[in-house]
Amino acid sequence: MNNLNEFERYPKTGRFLAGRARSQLSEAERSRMEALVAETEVLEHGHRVIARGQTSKHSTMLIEGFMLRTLESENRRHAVSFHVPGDFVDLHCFALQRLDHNIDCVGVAKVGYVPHDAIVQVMRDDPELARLFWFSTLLDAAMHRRWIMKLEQLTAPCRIAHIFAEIWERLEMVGLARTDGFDTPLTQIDLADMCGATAIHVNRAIAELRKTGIADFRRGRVMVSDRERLKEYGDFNPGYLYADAPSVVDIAGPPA
Amino acid sequence: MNNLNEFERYPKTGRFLAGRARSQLSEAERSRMEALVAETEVLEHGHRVIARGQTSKHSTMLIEGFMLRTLESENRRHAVSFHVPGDFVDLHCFALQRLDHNIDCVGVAKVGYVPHDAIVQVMRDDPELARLFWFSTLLDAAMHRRWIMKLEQLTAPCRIAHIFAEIWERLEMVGLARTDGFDTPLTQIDLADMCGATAIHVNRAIAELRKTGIADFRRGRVMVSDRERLKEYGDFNPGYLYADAPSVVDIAGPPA
DNA sequence: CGAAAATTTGACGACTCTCAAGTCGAGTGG
DNA sequence: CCACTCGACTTGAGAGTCGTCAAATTTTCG
Repeated sequence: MNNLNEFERYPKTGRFLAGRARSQLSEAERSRMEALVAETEVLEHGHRVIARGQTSKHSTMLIEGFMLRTLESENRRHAVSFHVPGDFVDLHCFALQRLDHNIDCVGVAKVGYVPHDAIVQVMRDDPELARLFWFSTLLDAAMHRRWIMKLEQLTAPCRIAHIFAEIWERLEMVGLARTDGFDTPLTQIDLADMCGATAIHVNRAIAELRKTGIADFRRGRVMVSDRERLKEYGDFNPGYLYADAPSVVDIAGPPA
Repeated sequence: MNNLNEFERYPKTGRFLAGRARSQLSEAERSRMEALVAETEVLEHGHRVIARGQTSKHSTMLIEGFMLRTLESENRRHAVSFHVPGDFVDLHCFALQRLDHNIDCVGVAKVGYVPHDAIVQVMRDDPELARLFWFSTLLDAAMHRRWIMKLEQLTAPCRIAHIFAEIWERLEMVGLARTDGFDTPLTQIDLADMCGATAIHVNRAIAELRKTGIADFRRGRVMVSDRERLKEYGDFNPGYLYADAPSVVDIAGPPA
């Protein structure tokens, strides 16, 4: 899986489903996919790609950067999931028409837009590609489910470890991780929104991870010396990410 | 919207997306949908419709009864969502191939099976119906998102109120609610699995709802005297259920 | 009627929130 | 180059929610 090459050949969509069902796409389909992106744009930090209740005539491919899917309650922002390059972040807007949540940039992001008319065409004449589009929207649901479970099961430090492990895994699938960790534009406040805790408590949780040597988080740079230990601490089992090559853990049984 | 009539004409699929996008289906599509169900079956309480990691050649329409979508951790069962009649409970299995979670009956359930081959045919020659299938799987994701938010935002009594309000709303959409509440096969233990609390704490939360007169739950029967008060207490805004007729609240703005 | 499951109650401790300060780091203007 | 400012990060104390352990009571059903 040479991500670099793939991303050179398909600079706008080369990371779409990389490490997952992308291997099922023929070269013709990859080209077609790349051609779907009508135009690209660079968005600034904090830009709201789509707001709750809004309809849209196109969907957005995240090419570079980081985004959060958010809901707002009276006094707080809740991040229900995050997105990395290669994610078709609001493809579900095509089927849902209006969205029940917002999608916000964290840091600068580069995106490409795919007109919904073009997706209709794909549904008409390439059921296989259409099925993969469908698949990609269901990955979000699987991540939501896992997160519901982790919210109920884990304390704050373990939740953070789980989030770190997931970001790392997903960045790795699209060729954007380091061997000793990864970089994100996330602040501790963003992490608080992601794990349903206050920023103060998240700060203490991060301090705990630092103290125990499980992970170090400073200004968006996550450093991990023992990846297995991080995974174990966060009870992270990647099966729900539907990667192509199941890890050893998964081969033993169904995805955990 | 005469659910009764619809359910007489389409006894197996008449509740599919009732109150939501069902209105977009032509009579021909409703007939076709009904014909997709190859065979029906009655399942006993506790039956596992599909287990984590399993693949399947068909998907399951819930015709009568109640189901939970569950994940299991070391010592606990987590119910990440529930299903009422008319839900195509494991349609996403078609696009995902293997599932990341289980689907379990609560009480006796009647189901119908739709072969995946038949769904492939629908994708080929009825993109509109296919799009509604896609839509129906995304409703689950929207409910997951809302639940993540509520887990982070609400205390146990409020979570229970939210769950009650959602079950009531969804049963109503398929014509199965009473005017003063609804009936379910759920136990307090199931509710605990659904709201991420222990059965003991759920019991105290229910006692609280009973004491304040917001809701009374006894042996699966939920009685509510003031529905608006229940909704307010559980901070329930139904926009995320994508009902056809937005409530007054929703008209003012995007779905809450 | 008896057994199993579901529900209820009480005491204590752990996790997390709120309120209140205080420190550190990057970018700006003098 | 330095003072300033704003946001992000850090620390401490007290209160509330919820989990655990232990046990009693009620309901269901064979």
